[in-house]
Amino acid sequence: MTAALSRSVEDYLKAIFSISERSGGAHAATNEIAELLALTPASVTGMVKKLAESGMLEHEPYRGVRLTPGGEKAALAVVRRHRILEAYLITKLGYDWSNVHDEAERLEHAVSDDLIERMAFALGEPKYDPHGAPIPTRDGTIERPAYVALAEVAPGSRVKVRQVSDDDSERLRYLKSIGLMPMTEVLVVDKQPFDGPITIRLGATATVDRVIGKELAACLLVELR
Amino acid sequence: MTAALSRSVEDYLKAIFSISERSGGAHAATNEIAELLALTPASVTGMVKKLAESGMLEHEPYRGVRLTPGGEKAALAVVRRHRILEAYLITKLGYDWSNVHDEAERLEHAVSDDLIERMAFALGEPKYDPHGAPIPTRDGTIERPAYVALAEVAPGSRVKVRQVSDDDSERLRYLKSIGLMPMTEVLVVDKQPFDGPITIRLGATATVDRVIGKELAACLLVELR
DNA sequence: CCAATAATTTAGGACACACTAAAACGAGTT
DNA sequence: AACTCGTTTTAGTGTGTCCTAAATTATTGG
Repeated sequence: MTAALSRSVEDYLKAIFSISERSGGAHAATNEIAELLALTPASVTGMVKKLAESGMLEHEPYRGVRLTPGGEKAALAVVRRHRILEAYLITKLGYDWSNVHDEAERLEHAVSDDLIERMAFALGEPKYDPHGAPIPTRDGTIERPAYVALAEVAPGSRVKVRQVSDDDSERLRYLKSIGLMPMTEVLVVDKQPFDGPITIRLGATATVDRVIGKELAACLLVELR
Repeated sequence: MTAALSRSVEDYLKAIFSISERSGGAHAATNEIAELLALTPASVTGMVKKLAESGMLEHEPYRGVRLTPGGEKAALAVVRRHRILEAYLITKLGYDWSNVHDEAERLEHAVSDDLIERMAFALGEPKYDPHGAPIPTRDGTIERPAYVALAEVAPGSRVKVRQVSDDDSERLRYLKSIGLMPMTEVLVVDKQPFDGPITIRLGATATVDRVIGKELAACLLVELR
């Protein structure tokens, strides 16, 4: 197989992948990478140069970075490991929705592909992780569902929550406490302008409305119905 | 808790622990540590100096190294992680006796204590790992069974295999193939002098004798009966 | 079109951990 | 008591990854 990647390299690839996925395939900016990895931009420039030389990504100075097919494949392997781990830890070892992330984050760099496949098998080859994110396949393809951020949905829409960001355990705890999870049905009652709060009604029968802020609404991906 | 230890530091502590355990509490020589970790003695000297400064061990130059109580506790935590992992991977994920070691070796530095305790719980708080080695407790104590190497046993003795070294998958495969595993009953039929081969008879009923070499006999720990 | 601002890169260093080559040490033999 | 040999340590380097401070480039409001 391809030479083993260091922990740092894997983190960079995963970060770049997730940034360019969020932005729909655009270049990832040095700054964004630095913020996501909690490093200084200067450090990122250095590593990016190295990764560009090794063919994992293309770097247009001052413009940003994009993964090559090889780099994307490596990134997807890490993402697969992470998501299978989250699913396994929750399903088989009683981890909670809100605190698997950190454990998976460390383990994803240490587990072998063999172990991941055993976990995937034990889980019945899941297609989505517990936060609703699609799990890349063994051979490096990933489903790209056409979900929309709840923040973008027009008032009056009836939607179903499909995916939730997994990287902030506080947030996850809160979402769980109000019942906003994948598969929850939501009616968008009102949406204030200028990125204002959104009023939603949960489930089919609930009568109580909830108001959620923009930040929260941005990390909930929903399907229109 | 105590500041997290690096991967290298954990490896050193574990190595030193296992050397001084093998030798019954004696000092661990720089050379032995280097060989076990596949490093040069010079590198070991450097790291040992650092660990001595941080209070994990005592270093008498040119004489060797011994873990302090703090260092031993840290070492035992790593050993516990390793052994619980081996047990879990075999029991729950279908790993084989002969190839868990490497996987556990990498994971032991990445898993949290929380995860280890969940695994231990799922396994029913095992006291021994699949190779028969005692698992240190959460609070850092370890059983020290009075086992003897098969190589040391007098001819005519009837013994029971209790523990097998886990660090060579070839060897483990072979031992499994001839049925030499923890709990196997063995009659020592003959023992050639000058570290010569040992003839054994397996089980209570078997009639076929086996001849095994010194290296093999040295890594089988048995209980006299 | 230019200056201010924000993003990015360069330059120079630090830290952890490994290595090689050479010097220092200690123990057993003569 | 001196020599020899294996062990251990010192000295000097290299690699990977990060940092700060300063220089550079792109963008945008005037």
